[in-house]
Amino acid sequence: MDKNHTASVLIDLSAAIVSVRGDQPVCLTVPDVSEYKTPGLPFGPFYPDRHRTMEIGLRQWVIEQTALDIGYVEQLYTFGDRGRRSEGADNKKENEHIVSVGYLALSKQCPQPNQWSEWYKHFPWEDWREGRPNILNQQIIPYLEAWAGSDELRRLRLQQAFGVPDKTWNDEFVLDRYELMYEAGLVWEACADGRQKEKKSAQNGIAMQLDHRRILATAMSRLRAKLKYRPVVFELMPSAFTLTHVQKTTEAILGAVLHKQNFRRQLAKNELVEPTGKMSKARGRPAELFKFKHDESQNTNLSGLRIPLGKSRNF
Amino acid sequence: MDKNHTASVLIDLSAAIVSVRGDQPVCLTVPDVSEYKTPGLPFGPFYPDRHRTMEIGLRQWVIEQTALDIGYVEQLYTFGDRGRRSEGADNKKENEHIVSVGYLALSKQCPQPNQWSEWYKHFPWEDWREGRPNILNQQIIPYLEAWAGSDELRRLRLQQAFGVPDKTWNDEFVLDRYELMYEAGLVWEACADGRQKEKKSAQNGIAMQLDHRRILATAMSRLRAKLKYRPVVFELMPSAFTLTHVQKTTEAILGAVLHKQNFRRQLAKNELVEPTGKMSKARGRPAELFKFKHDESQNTNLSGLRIPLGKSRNF
DNA sequence: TTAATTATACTCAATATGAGCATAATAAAG
DNA sequence: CTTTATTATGCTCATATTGAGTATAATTAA
Repeated sequence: MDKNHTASVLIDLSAAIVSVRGDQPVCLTVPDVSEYKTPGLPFGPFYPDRHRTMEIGLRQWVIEQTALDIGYVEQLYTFGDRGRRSEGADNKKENEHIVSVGYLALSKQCPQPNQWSEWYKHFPWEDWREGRPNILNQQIIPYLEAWAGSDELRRLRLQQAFGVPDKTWNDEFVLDRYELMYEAGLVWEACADGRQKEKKSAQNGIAMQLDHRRILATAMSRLRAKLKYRPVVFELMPSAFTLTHVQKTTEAILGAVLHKQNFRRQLAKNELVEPTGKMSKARGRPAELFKFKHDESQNTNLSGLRIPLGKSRNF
Repeated sequence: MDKNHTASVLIDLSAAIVSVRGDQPVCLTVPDVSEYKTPGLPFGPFYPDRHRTMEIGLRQWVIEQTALDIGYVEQLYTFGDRGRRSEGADNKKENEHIVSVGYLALSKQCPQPNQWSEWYKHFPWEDWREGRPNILNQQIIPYLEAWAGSDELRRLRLQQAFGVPDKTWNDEFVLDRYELMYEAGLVWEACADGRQKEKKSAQNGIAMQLDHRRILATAMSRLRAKLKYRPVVFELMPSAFTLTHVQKTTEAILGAVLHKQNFRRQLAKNELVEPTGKMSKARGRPAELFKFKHDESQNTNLSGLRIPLGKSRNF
């Protein structure tokens, strides 16, 4: 083992607390204090002698600070290069290294609207519900093509992540796409970290503090993936809901529209919901209200819900 | 934010370095030094001022200490309650809290056989290739049933994890099963942590140091799951191999036998391998030697390989 | 009464999956 | 040299799942 090296670090527990408001996925943010107006994810320190596990520590400060009822919590990733600000400005003591453990949490409600920030304002290229986002062809892809040049590896990564020119778009590769844009200097955070001085990154979504947009991208990737094999949507639903409501919530997270009848068929086959007997009241024909056939245990090891993504959707 | 609490911790990077020897998955272990003869996973400290990311730090000490060529590396989970030894004996200073970040690494070779420990010696209930392991009905299930008693939640978790009595066994729930056995005091580590004094846990697989068996269980869960949607098997294969070899390796990890023809059909459909032109020489009819159609990039975002698990396998 | 809107039932072709049989190519045994 | 054991590989076939519709029902707003 080595000596003469500081191995002592501080641990931040950062949380992407996600909810869905209307047809927009949102996440809780804390207002900015620095000169830039970048919002950040809420986070708190981990006190190992106070909380037995990190998840307990996380739940603690979330309850204290936000008074939110978060049911589902999942550890995402632990970043050792928080903010990647090796060269950048610092507001902490020189030798205090910070490791950030990112968490994904799901909340059914999102009160205080101004504290919640819409996903797709930070990632406008990820919302395909109205078709392929213009920002891709108009901004991102051309820059990335230029950045890749004739570098084979870069071109391949570009194709994998963004599906250009022939491959198809994969909604789960949110993190891959963000990382690629970071490396290419297409997001503001890369400028802040001193990697890129130009401002061609200004338009590509609202930036966040430190590595928070990376954590949010990780959360989006994980949630989109998980949705397809575990019934986590219901962590975002009220106690009674229509099937269309479930679908809209799913579509919001996936950033894609789904085939209505097939979506319902999946719900029915997996026996994830049961009728409440009541009906909703809205414009057209009233819809039946359902509730989640919950598994009594926290253990969400249920069969999950296969998303009928379809072959020729608007990708 | 709070004060009067130590927030400074040391970070250990622990690695489950997995390979397959013959038909047995193995993982690299370090010999025991303490009074018990429990092996442990290799680990090294993380020096944040020396390594920009934790993965770089991990690769560093793995190369230094083991001289192994590990291609694939994936972060598993970060444990704040390492060893869960709040009450237990300690070989570190009192106030030095340790957080362990678990990694999964895959290696094509496994030299020095005595340093590699077979998975299923630590988890004998996870290998279903010869049918349902006897240890389940003879030891584990009866104890767990007794432990659950009439507690509804416990019974449900038992059913989820172990599929008793009517649900089916899910090979990915390795961690869930281990955690349940830990809670029930059925593994030695629970005794060591002071949760359970009896020794009814002696038979249930070889124990490991601290939380290492938990990390290994996490690694198994993740690898078994990943195998089904990403072509990671090939990280464990030599440059040329027969299709049967791929299948045997897959079966070793999954702890289940697969339908040969359907397995090949998947490989063919996903275009994961291409022929080398050469043939293998063994007992029966010679098999064609294939190589992995690698994607040039490290980015293993390929379609992956759907495992034909079958409906009525020997579960 | 009509149009717009939303919900839900049902169909159907294409594809994927689980399970198996049939045949081919080799080494070892007799 | 023939047989047998052994492994590889080609092919079939019923069933299940999926993608993509059409048809119809029950409401509100005009």
